[in-house]
Amino acid sequence: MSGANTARLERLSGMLKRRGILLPAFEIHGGAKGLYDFGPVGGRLRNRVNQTWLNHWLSLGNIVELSCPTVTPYAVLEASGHVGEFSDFMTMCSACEEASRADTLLEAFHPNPDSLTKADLQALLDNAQPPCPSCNAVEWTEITAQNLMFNTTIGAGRSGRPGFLRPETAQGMFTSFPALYRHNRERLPFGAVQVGKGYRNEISPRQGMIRLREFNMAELEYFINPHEPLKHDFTAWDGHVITLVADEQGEVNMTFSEAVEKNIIRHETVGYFMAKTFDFLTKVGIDAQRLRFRQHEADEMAHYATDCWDAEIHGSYGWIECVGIAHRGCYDLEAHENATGKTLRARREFDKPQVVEIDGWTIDGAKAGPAFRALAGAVKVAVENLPSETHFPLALTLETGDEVMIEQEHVKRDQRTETLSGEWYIPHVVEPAFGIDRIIWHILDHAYDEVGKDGEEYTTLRLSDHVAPVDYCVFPLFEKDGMGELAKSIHAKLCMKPNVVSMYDSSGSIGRRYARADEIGVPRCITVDHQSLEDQTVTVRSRDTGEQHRIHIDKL
RNA sequence: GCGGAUAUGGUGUAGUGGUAACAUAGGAGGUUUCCAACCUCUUGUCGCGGGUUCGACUCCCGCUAUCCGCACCA
Repeated sequence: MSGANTARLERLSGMLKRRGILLPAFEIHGGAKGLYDFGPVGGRLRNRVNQTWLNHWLSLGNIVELSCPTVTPYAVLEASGHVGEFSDFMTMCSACEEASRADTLLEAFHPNPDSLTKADLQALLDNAQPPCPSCNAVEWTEITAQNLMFNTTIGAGRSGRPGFLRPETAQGMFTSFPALYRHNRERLPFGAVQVGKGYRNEISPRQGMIRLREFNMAELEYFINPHEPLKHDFTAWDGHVITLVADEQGEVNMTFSEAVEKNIIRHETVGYFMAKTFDFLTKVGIDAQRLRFRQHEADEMAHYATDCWDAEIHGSYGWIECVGIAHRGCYDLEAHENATGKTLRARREFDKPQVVEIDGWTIDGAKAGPAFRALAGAVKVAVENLPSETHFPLALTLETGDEVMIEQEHVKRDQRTETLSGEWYIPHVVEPAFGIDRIIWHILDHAYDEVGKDGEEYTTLRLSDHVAPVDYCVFPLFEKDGMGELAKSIHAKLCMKPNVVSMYDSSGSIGRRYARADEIGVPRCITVDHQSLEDQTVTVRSRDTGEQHRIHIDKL
């Protein structure tokens, strides 16, 4: 980062604190790392970003909003793979007390040590004896698991169950799949969105809002039928040339249509959500010139994903990943199915019913039951797998390892025709996941405009109307002759309107008040002057142009 | 987690072993016919804990936080 950038970043951070937008949390108690307050102005900004995000997706028509708990039982996150994935196995050097990740130490000794269990890692460490990267000693302590999730206990005393604060909102939406499926009349595609808090106990949070321990996230899970790929129309975006950093081609500039045609974007629905993400980010004020999409390399991608792109935004900290758009396949639903035995599937009907001829053997329960007793179940499975030309008696080795003799009387022919009208499948999921704090940071970064005005630094926050925390400031030119009263009544009227925030300010010169309003990005200021008292008109000043026009109070 | 630097009103800074200053911001009043003007008055500060000392914002130790490297992480 250059010196000029650092200085700008410091002025920006100072302004955000001074104006009540972003502040270190719990500061009077000394603060807490990785935790931030959205202040009296920032709280409203965050809310507007969240609301804009929700509206953006709900407008698609087949998306519903969920709100799931942040406190999550151990089993849920074990099934999703977070207990394993979010654990780092650490070991400490007894000589210099430097902690290291065991899998990193063992990279030279195993093709993929990250995949090993704790016991295997320990065995490999004992065998390989890698030297400490800090001091070259070989004195490793026993491996311990360090989890990046916040632990908690659900319930008290002996009835308490282990749990975590969720590291993402997604799992609640996957575990709600049966309710979502029912709600959507059992027809795909449909989606669920959730805006909420996530928690990661980062070892070392850095860079202000970029890595937090408690963060705001917004995720969409879009459930699709893999047998019927969706067609999307990208012509609406043909006017925009997008910067794509592709896995194979490197940086290319083209429209979404072209990228999908050329199979650079490998999955059309992933491409569709990239385009919709582009719309959202530019709507809330991200500069399109400082936005790009970067494709995950094959080895960077989670093993279940078929295509994965990050939206990266350039700001004071360089290019930062702010949105991840991933095709997650059926991984999550399947994982929860496997862990619970519950069905998380959708039904699809075949175009033509499939007719299956069954010609084989099954057991005669009345004879085989008493004969094989506890083994009868395993015998049934084995017999039903036998070809129709099998002759009995027959000696069989069961899956249990037991050997049995099957007599003719134990079995009977099974000859029938089954008609299958459809099948149950596990839906695939395309997941756009938004880091709201990172996006808000870049909205502020991109909107923060400093100009020399009359030899002085003058700062304006050029926020989009969608997210500006305050819609109007109402000023009396002077607080006398009734101008103050009229301005207050206009302010009160504006505050009554739904979803409108107005501020009244009468202290300092008019120029100072405009400057204060500009600094928190108020798009329009309304000023009551002498003429207002005569003809009930006021001036409306636009933040970005400074231009004023006069309109009647009733038209506000 | 390791190493280095830092911590003074809301913000940006000065300064000292004897209880703190400047600028700016904020409040009240005055003035002013629209973009941080001016005048008067005014509010508010040494990150937390311990030690040394008659006395600590200042020196020492610990903690916490911030910034920069390294490591870690999406």
